Amino acid sequence: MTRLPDRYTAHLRQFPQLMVTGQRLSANAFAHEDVVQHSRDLLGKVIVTHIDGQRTESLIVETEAYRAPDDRACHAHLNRYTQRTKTMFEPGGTAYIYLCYGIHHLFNIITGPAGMAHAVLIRAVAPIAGWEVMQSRRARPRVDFQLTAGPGKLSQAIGLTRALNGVALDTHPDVWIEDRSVTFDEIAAGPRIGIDYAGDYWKAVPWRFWWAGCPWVSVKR
DNA sequence: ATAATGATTCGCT
DNA sequence: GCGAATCATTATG
Repeated sequence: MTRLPDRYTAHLRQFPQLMVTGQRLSANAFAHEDVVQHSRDLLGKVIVTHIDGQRTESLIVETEAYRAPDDRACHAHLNRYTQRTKTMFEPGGTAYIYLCYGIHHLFNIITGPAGMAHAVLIRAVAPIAGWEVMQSRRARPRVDFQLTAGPGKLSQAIGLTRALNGVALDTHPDVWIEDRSVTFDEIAAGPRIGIDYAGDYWKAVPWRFWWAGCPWVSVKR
């Protein structure tokens, strides 16, 4: 097992506890009513996957909140219930994974009580373990900060596809979220990305959150 | 049954 | 900065 070059792990050095197994989040950890707060709270949590016999661990560094039923950018706007969005009405802790542009799998965590279709989109992670697997799945020529900086990129890197849409993150054997007691000094906020269709108001709401200064986030500034 | 489109990414100019 | 890739989902007839 080779190590990532130092410049790609420098930001994690302040969190030695990341190298120790943490506490898996249980169902009640996803039950808060406020999805915007939840979106901030998920920063610093760790995604663990066991896909095709390969383990990955990655630190959540960027998220976006999508709130039902009023948010026009949310797939479940006005509680729209379809074959795709029905996953969003499952209890908090459910994985909502859908195909975007026919190419990219986007990973969301459903939050709140069953019937409340709130989602937190995971937009960027920093690799902790298994970066060789991520590199291989991404088929990128060289390691750089683009490896997992983007919702489609990270899902591909850690092996998440629609095959896992609807699974419960608190009980599933192959994918879960851990708390390793990481909190960030400074969290930045700004408008969400790629939702021009949602109208001026919802386009401007600052519901995208990221670890300020982190080199692994998807969009600059 | 048909048509439009997207919570993106990549490569090229 | 621009446009193509690529297909499940959704609305509409």
